[in-house]
Amino acid sequence: MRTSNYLLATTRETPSDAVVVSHQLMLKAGMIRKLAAGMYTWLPLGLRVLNKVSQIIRDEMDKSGALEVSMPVVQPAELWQESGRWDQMAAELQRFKDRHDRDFCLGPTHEEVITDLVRNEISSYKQLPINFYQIQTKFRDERRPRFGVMRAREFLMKDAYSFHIDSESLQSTYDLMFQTYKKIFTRLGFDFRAVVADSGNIGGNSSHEFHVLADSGEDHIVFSDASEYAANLEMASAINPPFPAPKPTKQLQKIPTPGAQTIEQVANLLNISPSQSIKTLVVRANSDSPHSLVAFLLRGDHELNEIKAAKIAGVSSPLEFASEEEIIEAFKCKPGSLGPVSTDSKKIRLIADRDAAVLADFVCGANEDGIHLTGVNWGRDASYSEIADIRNVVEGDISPDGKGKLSIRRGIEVGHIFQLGQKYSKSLNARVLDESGKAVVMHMGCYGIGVTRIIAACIEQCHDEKGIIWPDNITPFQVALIPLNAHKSPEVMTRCEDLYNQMLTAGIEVLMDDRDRKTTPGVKFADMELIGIPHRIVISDRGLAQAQVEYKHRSAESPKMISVDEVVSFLLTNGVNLS
RNA sequence: CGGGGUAUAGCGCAGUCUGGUAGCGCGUCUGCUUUGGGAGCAGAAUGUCGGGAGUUCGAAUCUCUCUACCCCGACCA
Repeated sequence: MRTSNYLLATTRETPSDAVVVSHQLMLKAGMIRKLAAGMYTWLPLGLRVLNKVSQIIRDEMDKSGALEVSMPVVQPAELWQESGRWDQMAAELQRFKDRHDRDFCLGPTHEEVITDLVRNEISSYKQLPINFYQIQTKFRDERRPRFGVMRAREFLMKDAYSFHIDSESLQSTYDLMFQTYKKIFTRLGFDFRAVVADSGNIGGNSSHEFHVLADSGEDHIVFSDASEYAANLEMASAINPPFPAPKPTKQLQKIPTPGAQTIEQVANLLNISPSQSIKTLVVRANSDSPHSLVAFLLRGDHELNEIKAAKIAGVSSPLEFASEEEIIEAFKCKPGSLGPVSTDSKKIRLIADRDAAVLADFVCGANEDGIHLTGVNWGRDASYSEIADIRNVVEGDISPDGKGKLSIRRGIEVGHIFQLGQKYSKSLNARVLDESGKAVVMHMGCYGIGVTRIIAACIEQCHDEKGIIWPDNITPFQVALIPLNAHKSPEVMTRCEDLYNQMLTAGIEVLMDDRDRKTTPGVKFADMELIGIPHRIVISDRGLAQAQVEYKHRSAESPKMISVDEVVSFLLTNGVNLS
């Protein structure tokens, strides 16, 4: 490709609405342009990368035996009503009507459509297992799109759905997909981790997420420093501390704490560590629970894990915090002075975190405005009805497998695999005949990869102050070919055209900067560095005098000279991939 | 959904307080010069000042309203 025939839409200034580096560089390099919040046009340069990433994924999926299909973006409401998700899903599901006033939605995912297809096409256990995938546009009306294509509303996703006669077969395809994902992310050059995950509102049992490690990631992932344990923070269990609580040494005391509402304020006022206090967080119970409210008791320095909490039977799910009015009605005081002492246990269910349950001589609210209690002890002064693991783990906690300590890092979720079990096949009645001729409900797995997000994640991992540094596998072009002073030197131009043709013949993707004489060398270098082309060849009179050209890798400190005759063979032995 | 902010040329911004001819840098176009790190000189084009309504002799500027976009929060005891 010649720059004179291409759209090199680089900008010098950083667009003001981009805050993360991948978003900034994708805009500056001319890969994408925003159309509306969370919706982007892919320019030629960006699309080349997108297509390469897609091709790697397609290649590995094909190797795994999965079959590619393509399902509609627009989906009829009936299917979603049948699965129950038309009502379950919130505003993320973009709904609309056609001219006949029939309800439709834009597909945020395709479980319903694929299950509908399979229940019509597959009728015998002999056709199983089978795994279908597509690489296709999804639309989710995110509450807050941000970071460019990292969290967009319209995005490209690879989604796969497998169907099985039983859970053993599902497990085996799940394992195969796990390995396939590892291959894909390795080929993409990622520093990634597979972690145990929550299956969220997709539903189902076992689930793993694949995260690219990056400080700009929105997720927190937890590892052990001494074992294979890795989990999403949402899922990481806190280990059971030694039980029971130490013996009381202090007497219960009432202390006025006017104006002190938060744990931090109370701890400062009383000159104690927040870890010596208990905070009380009040949420709604679900409608069929005998209680109206549930109070969670946590050590002052710990955070409630909403995913764990919402999984407890009888608790609202997703978690709904109680309003101030509800709290005042139940506790007879405002939030800020709540505690587990003389609480109405008929109305309020008290659930203590494991670590809160082993505190002694602690501080908590007195259920009177502006008053806290010190020297509080379980049994003697206060009580809970049950103990559960409801907190987020923190850096330095013992790993749940007992091996090593946990550390927490940020990750970008680029893949997620689930064992759905029979959730959708049951609601959509997808059955096959088994060996005995009996109709049985199929088991399902689903496997997603955020294709557009992968590109942002890659840039987060591979860039410097000058721009992007593409890995050879997904770079839009392999080689940048830059002639210097070409308008004055017929020799440079001839050699350059010759090398350009040699590279094309060899199957190397080359971008030759043949922009006119007004474009100075600095501009050409800066553009090629910004868009991140990994290999650069510069042709000048200076080098040609020795029958040499200059080669520099994008991430190398300094260039080196190579013979004009050996350019193509040099490139092919130094990482350049053939298209 | 709650809070905050922004909207002026392709991009980045000033001008708004205190109403009076629409500005700057980069980019774009033309000509000449220049060519190993975002060139120099000379000239040129480009605006519904986000939309609507109002106040005023006069509105980018003041008032009301709508919209779009961005950021923060959604852990509060």
